[in-house]
Amino acid sequence: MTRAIGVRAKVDRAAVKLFAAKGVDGVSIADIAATAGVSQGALYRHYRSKDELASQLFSTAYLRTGAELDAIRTARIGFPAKVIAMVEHFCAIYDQDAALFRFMLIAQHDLLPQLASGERAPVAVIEEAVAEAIERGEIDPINVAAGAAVIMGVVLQTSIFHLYGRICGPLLPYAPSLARAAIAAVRGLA
Amino acid sequence: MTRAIGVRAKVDRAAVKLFAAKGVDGVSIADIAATAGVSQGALYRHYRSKDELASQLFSTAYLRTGAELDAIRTARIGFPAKVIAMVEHFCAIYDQDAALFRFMLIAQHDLLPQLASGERAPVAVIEEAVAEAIERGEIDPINVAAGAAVIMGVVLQTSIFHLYGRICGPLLPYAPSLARAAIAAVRGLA
DNA sequence: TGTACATCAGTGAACGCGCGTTCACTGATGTAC
DNA sequence: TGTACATCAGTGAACGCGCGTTCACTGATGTAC
Repeated sequence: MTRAIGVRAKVDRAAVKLFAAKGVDGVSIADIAATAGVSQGALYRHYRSKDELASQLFSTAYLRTGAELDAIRTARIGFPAKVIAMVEHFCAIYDQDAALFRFMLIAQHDLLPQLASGERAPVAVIEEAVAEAIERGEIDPINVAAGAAVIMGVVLQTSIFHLYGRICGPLLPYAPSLARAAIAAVRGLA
Repeated sequence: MTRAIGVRAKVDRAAVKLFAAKGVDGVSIADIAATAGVSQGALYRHYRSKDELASQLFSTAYLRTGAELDAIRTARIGFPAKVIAMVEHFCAIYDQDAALFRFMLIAQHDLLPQLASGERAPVAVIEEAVAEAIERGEIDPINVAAGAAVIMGVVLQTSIFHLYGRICGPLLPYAPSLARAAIAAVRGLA
């Protein structure tokens, strides 16, 4: 069993790396197996299909991120503090594994729709934070979805620019600046 | 020749529609030909390959958008006026052809890299507008790329939310609010 | 006007390659007695 | 401890389907004389 875990981890790592670089459809099972250093057949001991591999990798990372953001949302007090901590966390996980982020980014339009729309989604968490801030009078009443969109937009587009080399170095140092921009954007919406 | 133009237009329209719905790799030449109401072979009278079809559709739309934004940049005076007009224009083209937008959005990570990085790219235009605003003292000095990122992020993420049904109705009415949010975000970066 | 010919967009059947998936097999590990 | 057996992760060759692309052909249109 110990060996099996090793293989699965190797497959997962190879798949994320390749999916991030070439897109899910641009990568073959043969590619993944070769990169992971296992046979093609071995892959089917862990996943029923290539589709299942991709969507499982995606949903695991996506929902974990949502849960982490939700923990921040409940732990921090006040809208600005929540946003600052969330942005920081986001930059930190980006710096830690840019390939995983890129995979989530380019695969989202294929894989998000087939995900059961639960409460753990990052989008839902951020919308909730905005709704709370409105309730408590921390920000003027706005469309909750629009508020979440501008916050996510500020952070995600910056990450995309980083992936394309338009912005360099680790992202974490940008976090305070991005958080200010995100909060200002939400307030500017009203 | 008149007939040929008709076929090409039908192929282009079918391809954009299908690519937007299922992604470039999720659509076969047979799908496109059937939707356009022509034979598969006819497609190769207009494009050398499926790849060329996709990248030509993409770069045409992408560079046209860049040129339109550049026209706005030179025509308007003052940073806020430029941003307002650009955001408005963006919302207008989105409302006009959401499928084309969605295609550009999901295909960008595949097709942007192979595009010769010219001055007509929307990103370059917005960066130039930010750089000008800094020169003229309209906004505090910031990283130009970061400034462009937050502006684009505010608008693009809102569009994405609209594609997923989180935001409804035409986007144009949101333009003034989005423009305020984008300007506030850029100022908040400093 | 009529005839012969050239051109070329469009057709649709066929090809062949690459891919995801399957499956008979191997060999290491665990268990029963 | 030793033997017989079961289990199962991993192998690698093979399969067959779907896809992008090709190509001989059709028929409409334009041109020369």
